[in-house]
Amino acid sequence: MRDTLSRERYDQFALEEWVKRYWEEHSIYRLVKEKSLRNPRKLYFLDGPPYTSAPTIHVGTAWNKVIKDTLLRYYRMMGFNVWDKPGFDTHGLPIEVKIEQKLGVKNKGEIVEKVGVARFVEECKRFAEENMRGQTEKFKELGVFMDWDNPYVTFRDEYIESGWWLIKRAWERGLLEQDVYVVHWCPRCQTTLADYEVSEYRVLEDPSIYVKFPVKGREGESLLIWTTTPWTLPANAFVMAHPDLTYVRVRVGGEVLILAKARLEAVMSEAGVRDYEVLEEFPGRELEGLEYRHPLEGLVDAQRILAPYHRVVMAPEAVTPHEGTGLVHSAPGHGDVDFEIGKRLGVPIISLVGDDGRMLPEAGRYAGLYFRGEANERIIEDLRRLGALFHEGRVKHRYPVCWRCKTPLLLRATKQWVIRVSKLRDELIKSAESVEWIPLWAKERFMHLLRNIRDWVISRQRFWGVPLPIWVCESCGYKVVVGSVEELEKLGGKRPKELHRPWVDEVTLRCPKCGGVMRRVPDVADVWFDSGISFYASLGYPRRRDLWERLKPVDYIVEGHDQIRGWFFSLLRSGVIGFGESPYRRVLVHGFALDEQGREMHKSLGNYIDFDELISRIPRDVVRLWTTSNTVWEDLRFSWRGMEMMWKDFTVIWNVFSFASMYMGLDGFDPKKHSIESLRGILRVEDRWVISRVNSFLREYHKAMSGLLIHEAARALRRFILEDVSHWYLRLIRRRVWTDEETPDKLAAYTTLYYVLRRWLLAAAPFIPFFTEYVYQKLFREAEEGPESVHLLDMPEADFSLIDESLEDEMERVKAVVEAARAARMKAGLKLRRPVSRVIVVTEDERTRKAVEDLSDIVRGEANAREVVVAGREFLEEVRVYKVEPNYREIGPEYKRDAPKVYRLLEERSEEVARALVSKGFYEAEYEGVKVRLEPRHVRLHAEYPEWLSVAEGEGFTVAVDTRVGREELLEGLAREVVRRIQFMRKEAGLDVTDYIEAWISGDSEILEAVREKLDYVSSETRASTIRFDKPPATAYTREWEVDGKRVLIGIKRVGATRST
RNA sequence: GGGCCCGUAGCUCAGCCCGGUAGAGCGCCCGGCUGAUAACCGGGUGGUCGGGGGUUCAAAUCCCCCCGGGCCCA
Repeated sequence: MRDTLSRERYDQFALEEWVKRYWEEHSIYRLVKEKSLRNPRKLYFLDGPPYTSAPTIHVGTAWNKVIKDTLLRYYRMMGFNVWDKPGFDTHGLPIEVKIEQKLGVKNKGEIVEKVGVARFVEECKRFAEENMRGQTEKFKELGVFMDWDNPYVTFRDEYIESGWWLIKRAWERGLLEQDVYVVHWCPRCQTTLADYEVSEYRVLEDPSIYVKFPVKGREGESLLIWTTTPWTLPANAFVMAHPDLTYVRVRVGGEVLILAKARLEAVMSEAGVRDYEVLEEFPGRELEGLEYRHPLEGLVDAQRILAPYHRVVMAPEAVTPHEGTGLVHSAPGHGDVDFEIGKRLGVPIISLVGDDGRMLPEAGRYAGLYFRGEANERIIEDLRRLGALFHEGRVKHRYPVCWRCKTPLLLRATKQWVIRVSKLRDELIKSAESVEWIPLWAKERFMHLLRNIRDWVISRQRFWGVPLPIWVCESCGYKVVVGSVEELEKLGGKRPKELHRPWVDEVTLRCPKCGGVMRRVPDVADVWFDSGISFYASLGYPRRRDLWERLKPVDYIVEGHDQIRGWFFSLLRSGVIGFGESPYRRVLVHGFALDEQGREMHKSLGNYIDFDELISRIPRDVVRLWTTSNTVWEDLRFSWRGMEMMWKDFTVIWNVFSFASMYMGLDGFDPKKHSIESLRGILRVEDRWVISRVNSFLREYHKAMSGLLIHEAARALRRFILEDVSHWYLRLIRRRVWTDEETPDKLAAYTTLYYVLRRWLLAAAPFIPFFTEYVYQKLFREAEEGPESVHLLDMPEADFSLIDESLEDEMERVKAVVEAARAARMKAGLKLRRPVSRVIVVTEDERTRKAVEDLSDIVRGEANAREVVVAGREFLEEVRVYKVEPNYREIGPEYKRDAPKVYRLLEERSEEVARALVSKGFYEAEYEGVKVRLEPRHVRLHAEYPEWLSVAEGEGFTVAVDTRVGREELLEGLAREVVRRIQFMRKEAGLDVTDYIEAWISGDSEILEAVREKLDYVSSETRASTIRFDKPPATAYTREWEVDGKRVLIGIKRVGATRST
């Protein structure tokens, strides 16, 4: 091997640029893809398509794709034929709105009249396409290896056609119907809004009125209802009550009111009524069926139809004891719960508000009035006049407004196309049961949604979406749902320029029933429809069936927890409608990317992290490893500092490879000639240990990855390379690789290191593809004549036969012992450079004893001790001395003026007292005429060790360091001091590690003696071919030093290198 | 208003499922090392485990309520 890394200044940014260019120039993605295609085992991954409303991506989207990419890379290296087609979600109202803004139009009418639908749709498409390109660039920046040349795009004709197929399936299964539905409506934009679009609320002031509905057949008795939407009163059909709440009949003045007991006090106080009398308490269920008369009956035409339904019904889901009167006025045409219940009861669903927010003619006296304001005022006025108003107030509350024009919305019954998924409830639940969720709680959340599933309103009165393939006969009303373009042509339609509006609207069919003209309904599909069909539509099904048949089901999907209600749900819904089963097998749910304060990241909040800024400040691999280290299902708190710290880790990881590069390069190590098998006999214990560790690391890594727990794998990667390799193994082998000779021992270290680093590098490749590629190219590829990219290699499996659990356990124990030994040295002020004669490990634990004995070389080396011995507890008992200190709070009050004598006693007989307290539990004596009896409470007892012993505690053991310095230790220490200084000078003089030197040394005699005595050691450490005990010549690089107060003059001079480079 | 998730050292988080002396990394302070050195090693500092109640011999961990943040719904 050649040293390709150690002379290079590590620059992760430059490295990534280099790799990016390398990938492009050598078409690495294509090679990776081709290799994957040859693999026998399929893996169908389905990309959740990001919405193309912007040309850049959110940090959360970046995290999402990094998780996906990491898993895809892993599975490719594991030998799967991986399906990695990315997708883009391109239809829908958010894009329409952007285009409206761009074109300066305000509503649907203007789109049709001023712009024209054709141009509008073209603009939407161009916009989506541009954003798609922009987002693709960002994903590529992150190193995401997906099939970017062949994404699936929801606006393409083939995709739309696949969508038609499902709508036809729903029709064939009797699930697709047109029905009256209550939807959110913007009266200014004159369109329905999807549930997910109802996201903006304003605090608005509204009337808060209490209205009396007279009970039929009970003179002077009324139900008391409360509402903040008087405009819905003309459409009132019934009143809802809670069967388990307690209600009361109350006398107020000359009349009787019925309301919930829990609300009585609040309502009366709001109305300013002090005198009232509770006549009776009874459960709400007794109200069931009670009929009433609507106060506006005579004024509203529609009430003629509704009057027969005026009675109290039980609706626990709609009634709360925290608000109102416990009796809720219900207008099924203007409320969703009202609607559901109304339908159940067979009540006609009547909405009295038109597209423009004005009351319809059927609202009689109120016809033409705007629902909020005008209508409200007139209705309140009439109620007051009719004596039906119990109290009138105002209320400020959150009210939904249109997210585009901020106009208050209303709920309104309209005719919509729905898919009756509620009929599929049991089938959905059953299909979802078999899906594996990570984490598990997401499944519970999902099942909860399924149990409460409601029908799906798919129609939208918009332009940019999948047109509903429903044609209706103008003459006889016969309906045809078209499943494909081919079918369209068979029915006499002409293939339109494209399947979007307005072109598809021009296609007319001949009615097979009456021969009349059939026209398409003008609606498009809810945008959730699009992504929900991606599992088969992205494969071209049903025009081509083989792909889906071969790949199904989707092996796993990965999205944020907002998609539990979103994409995960819409996929399942489409899967069950179309195929009767869940389209996916496993779901990995990740968290949300939040800002540094844990708040949502939003442009409007000013805490939005721009993707380009992120990538320019933090290298991609760092972003990747940092994000993937976050517990995947938990929210990710963005942190510049966190990433900078992760970045520092990269420096250390680089240093590890740089270290390997330097020494293996120096010695021209050839990994092809050696293997850990061939060197089995000469591996040292630390080699066997790190080989075991890399394999147990891999076992952990694979377990995590196969369970999609990528954060566990990411953390294990970091821990292993930093803690086991960098902090420990490299320390242990340093001396072994410094030597010049081609020793088998050095070879064993290189072979081991190569084996370990290579395994780690491959495991890290899915996470940090740039770094690993670079290191592979520079350090590994040539040496092992490997393929064009690290990403073309196979992922190593854990080799269980090389895992030695007990050795790993012993090493852990030894690490702790070494740590304690160092702490003990520190306490004694002993530099690590100074050798000590003896380290005594005191333990009763058999495994610790065995560990220290088995690995005594390591303990000796790391603690810098000439000898390491294990001893039992008795060792400490022998040398330990107990001392006591007076506890003044106890002795003072007890002995009062004699107390000072006791203190003196304790000082003089400290050990004697301590021994007595330890053995007998008390001490008795007469001292200076005072009878003293001491118990443990009187003193603080502590152990002391002789000065020559420094002690530190570990878990289950104690380490004692013999700090007495003998002649041998002294000389060795001095020799080391000299070595250190010569090394320092070598560096100052700019010498290469391989250079040999001549050295001169003169000065203090003790130092000279030490060097003389340890001549071999000093000369080999410093690569000095000769050492002269003389003043250095003028040509030498010379410096004067002080070592422990002794002066020496050292000179060095380069004589040449021998080790190959 | 409902469902689910999160709240542990100055920071980022592990530990919680399955109760038994509160942990890691980073930071900060002190010391060491100097042939990976924009590294490395040792010591120290630092916690009402969001708050309150309950179960238990024992609660960060199990149960209930509340507070703060997040997602989804109403």
